[in-house]
Amino acid sequence: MAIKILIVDDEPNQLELLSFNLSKAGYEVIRAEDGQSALDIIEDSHPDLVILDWMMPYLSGIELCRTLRARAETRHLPVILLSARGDEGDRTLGLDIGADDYISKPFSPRELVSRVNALLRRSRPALIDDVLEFHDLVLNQATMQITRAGQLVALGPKEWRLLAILMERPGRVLSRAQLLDLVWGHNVYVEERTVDVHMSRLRKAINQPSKNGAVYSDLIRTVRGSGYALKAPQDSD
Amino acid sequence: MAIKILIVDDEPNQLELLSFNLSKAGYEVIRAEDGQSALDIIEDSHPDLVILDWMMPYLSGIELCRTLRARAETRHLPVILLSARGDEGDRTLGLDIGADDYISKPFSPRELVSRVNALLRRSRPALIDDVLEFHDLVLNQATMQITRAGQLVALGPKEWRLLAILMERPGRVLSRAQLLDLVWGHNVYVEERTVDVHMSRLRKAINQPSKNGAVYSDLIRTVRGSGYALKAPQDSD
DNA sequence: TAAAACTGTAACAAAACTGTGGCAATAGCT
DNA sequence: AGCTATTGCCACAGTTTTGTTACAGTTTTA
Repeated sequence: MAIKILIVDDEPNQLELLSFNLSKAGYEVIRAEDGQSALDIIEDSHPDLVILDWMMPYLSGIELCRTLRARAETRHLPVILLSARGDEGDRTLGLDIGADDYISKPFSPRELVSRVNALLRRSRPALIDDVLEFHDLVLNQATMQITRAGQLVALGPKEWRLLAILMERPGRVLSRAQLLDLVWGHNVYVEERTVDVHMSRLRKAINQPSKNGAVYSDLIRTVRGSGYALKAPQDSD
Repeated sequence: MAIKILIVDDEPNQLELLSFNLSKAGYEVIRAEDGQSALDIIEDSHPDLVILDWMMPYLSGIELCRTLRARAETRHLPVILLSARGDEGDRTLGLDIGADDYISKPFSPRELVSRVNALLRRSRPALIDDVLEFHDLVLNQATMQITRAGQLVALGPKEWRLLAILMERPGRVLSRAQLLDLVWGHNVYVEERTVDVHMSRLRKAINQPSKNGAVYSDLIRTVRGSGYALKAPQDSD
């Protein structure tokens, strides 16, 4: 699945320029010409990153950014602000408002792509990196293999995704509803309890990788009343 | 616990300037004058973020950055590169190598601090976002964990919400009716006295976090005839 | 000073929540 | 088609959490 980037800019030329460069870098580009339609698009297309022009009619980049940060579902959506001037006041304002990065026009295509890559690597490592690591767990997306302490672990597709999603956000608690959304997809109806069942299967799989009698600690934390998470390093049992 | 930032620069003036500004912004600053000692320091001080000068004798910023990225323990350590020139080639090279951000000299103190904040926000959301603090209590909404003086505290869902709501309004007195509304929801009927019981459970949980025999002071204030609040900092018992 | 009003908390039963074996339906592969 | 792995759901058991009540200790009021 290609990485989706939403570009929001009211100026067609600019939109075209950005779009061209990002497509060339292998990203799937979605466009919006104003803040309001950007919100709609975000809601149903779930882009992985948003590039926002600072100045826009109706809903400015800043306001849109604020709006995104205020909503729980988009609070962690990576945002890059674009500005005409390299004005330093603007820049710090943008970052302080919650944008993750800031690029001033004119920008070089290479810088654009580099910044997008850097931001994605940090916020959604699974999208850029081939391997995710957590404790002695290594998930390799290129070879689709998972090892625990070097031992290969076999997982079904759903458990794989479940684990990948948890490893992308180590320690963060995800509700059953969020997991359903992330693992199963937005418009699929399955019981929330089904998440429990898969979590149980996942646990069984990664906690006794086989062969040597070694027993592994449970890396998954159940948060009663809320959901599941990976155990943060300092967690005991 | 303060956020630790390691600054690596071979030029004393520069080091001083950075150090001054970051300290003023409330960060704990550690310094290193060359790449090699930076590695040692990282190993035993575990800084939360590193600011690297591009040009340095022995082990350059780039090489150090590469080294950090190659090691599993430091792979995700946030790194900001500092460069004398605003050369765009440098910039993209830096980002592609795995630095998370790039600042060119001369920089303004505000920009420096904004970028540090932004990077911390996106790399360790727990440190900036989603965290409520009060005295030595830290409530992390992302991982749903609470610590008192660093010790993990276990709470049931109701106690969790109760504490979160109090911590959102430190010192403010909330009536039982208000608490019922905020914690239980608008149209639920439970006895007001039930709040007392949960408050008692909450107190028990956070006032003796266990393990070491340390006894903690009661952070909750009962306001006779009115309700409950967190103790304002200067409150005695 | 006694009565009334409040609050703290142990105890307990009910309710809510989670873990998991088992099963039938599906999907995937040969 | 035949066979196996995966999936989703249910049901039951084991835990944890929750809401009340009762009673004891304090503070305020009359």
